Amino acid sequence: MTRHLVTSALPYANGPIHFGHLIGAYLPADVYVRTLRMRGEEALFVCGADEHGVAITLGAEAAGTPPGEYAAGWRDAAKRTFDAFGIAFDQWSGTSVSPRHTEFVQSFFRRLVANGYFFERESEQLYSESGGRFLADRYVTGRCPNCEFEEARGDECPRCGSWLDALDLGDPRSKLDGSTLVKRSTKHWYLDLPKLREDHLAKWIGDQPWKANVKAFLEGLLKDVPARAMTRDMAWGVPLPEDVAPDSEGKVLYVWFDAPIGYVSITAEWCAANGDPEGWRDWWCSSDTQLVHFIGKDNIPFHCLIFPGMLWGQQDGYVMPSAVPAMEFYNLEGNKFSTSAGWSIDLERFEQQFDTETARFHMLASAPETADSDWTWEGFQATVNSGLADTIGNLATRVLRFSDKHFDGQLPPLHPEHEAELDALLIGGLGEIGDPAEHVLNYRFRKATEQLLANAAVANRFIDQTAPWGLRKTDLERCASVLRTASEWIALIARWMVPFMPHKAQQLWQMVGGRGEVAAAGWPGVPQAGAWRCLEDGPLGEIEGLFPKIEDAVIEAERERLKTAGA
RNA sequence: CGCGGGGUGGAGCAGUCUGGCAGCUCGUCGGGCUCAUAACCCGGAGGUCGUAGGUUCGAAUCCUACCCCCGCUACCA
Repeated sequence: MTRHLVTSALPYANGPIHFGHLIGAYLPADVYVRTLRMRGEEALFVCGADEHGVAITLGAEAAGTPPGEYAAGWRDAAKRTFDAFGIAFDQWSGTSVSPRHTEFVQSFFRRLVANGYFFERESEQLYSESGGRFLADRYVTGRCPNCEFEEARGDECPRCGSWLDALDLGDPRSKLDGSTLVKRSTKHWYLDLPKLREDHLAKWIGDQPWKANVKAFLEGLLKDVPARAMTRDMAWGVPLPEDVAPDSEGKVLYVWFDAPIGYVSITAEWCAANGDPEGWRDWWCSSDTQLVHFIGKDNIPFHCLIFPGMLWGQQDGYVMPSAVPAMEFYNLEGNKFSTSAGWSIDLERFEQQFDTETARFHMLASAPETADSDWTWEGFQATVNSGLADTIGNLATRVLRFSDKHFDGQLPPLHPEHEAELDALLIGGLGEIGDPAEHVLNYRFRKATEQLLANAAVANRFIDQTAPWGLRKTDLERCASVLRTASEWIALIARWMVPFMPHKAQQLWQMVGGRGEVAAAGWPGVPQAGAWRCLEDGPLGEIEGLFPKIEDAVIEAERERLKTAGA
């Protein structure tokens, strides 16, 4: 029996979460997991903050707090945002606090060493005596050896465009404090990617059913992939295990090595919390597992090349990812999200003023699936007003208020002689009805939202054609059958809505008189005539506008705010 | 010759891999309905698919050249 292990890219604990992150790796995963569960499949959804690395250390220093506390602050902030947007991880943690993380990371390292996929090498690197540490290329500046430009970066010269090695820079200086850097020799452990490529990765990537451009990109990368140093000289991180790496005092594993292993340690954390400390193996080392990593496109090399290499190199039965859905970038009104430049949306304010579930729906409807796309305030307004309020919200009120008024607040009864005819009209006679889940499972979230709305639009046509307001005066029984049928369809819509807008779905379910949790009603798929109704007779719930419209003035104010802040 | 993504009715996009009447949502115009969140339903207008050339019976789709826009530097997928 297939089990689904779903991960979202671990957000780096060095800043706030914005819409770009949400639609990039978290919302799609959440919708995917909720869809699987509605269909009765087993799924586990894990995530946590990525908390090691130089940037965290520097951020912590600037903030004057220990790195652990600094990371915890961002970890909690991220979790608040995820909670507000209904991203329901089964387990949320962080790489500096997950109980067995160090153990797992060291174990991965050990096995890779034992299997011959790591080698040691001494090399010179730039050392900051004032800071007491080696500096990564991005923190180094100096004179370009080609064009003499004084402000060349550690990896590239912005003036002449040539690619550089930081060690070739003249007068290398620290970007952090401007001090002069010296060359110092240090030993590092390199992950032997060329060997992994020969032994398995080249063939594996060739066999994947990924998009052509992704494969072309990876094959290009793989062609001359170098061995990569997976260790760093610093104190914050997972230390190398002394038993296989003697003399590694003061060295930790590179954050990019330790982060993806967080998926494993966080899985173990969940298993332990559920009374089965060794249960992680059933998830990670079983051929029944479908491992899916949701990520942003910038993460492709790590999730499609390096981490699979690490997994396979364990030679311990680990599964390989079966899919790596990668979103492109999501911008804000045409420009990158930028907190420092004020080009952003304050999420706390957003949560107070708007509905986070309609925001989920809009992000999914405009998701950067095939190309970069944008959050635009006008687009959000159109989705809410024209898509959700007019199509679904209004459908509910027009049907339910009618029943409420003329059938005493009860769900009107279906008269059996009308069933076949009404089903024939509703299902297939008024437009294509599709299963949104089919698109979700193919990672086509835009299509899924379109299909949901299209399924709802069918009911509006149904009401129009059957005109219950006329039947009320001429044929009350048929009028009841029509309203009951439309109500049943609304219940169906509520069930289809669950993965996208769980609370709104529950609200709609209760409005139409559904009992208990809508999620428990299961996934309806495509309804079949005569076998799709699910409501019991009884009273309707309280009828209210499910999706309040967003006024032009509100949208204008948001755009104005953005303009002012961004200026 | 740095790399990558993109240019399809007013707006936003799908379609390009695998050539075959140019499609969707919004907006707009006209009609219908009156149950409903001034909502719903039906119909219409609007595109030389960035430009030029080529292959082909046939090109948005394949080939060649060129033009334009956006990322690749920053707390930032």
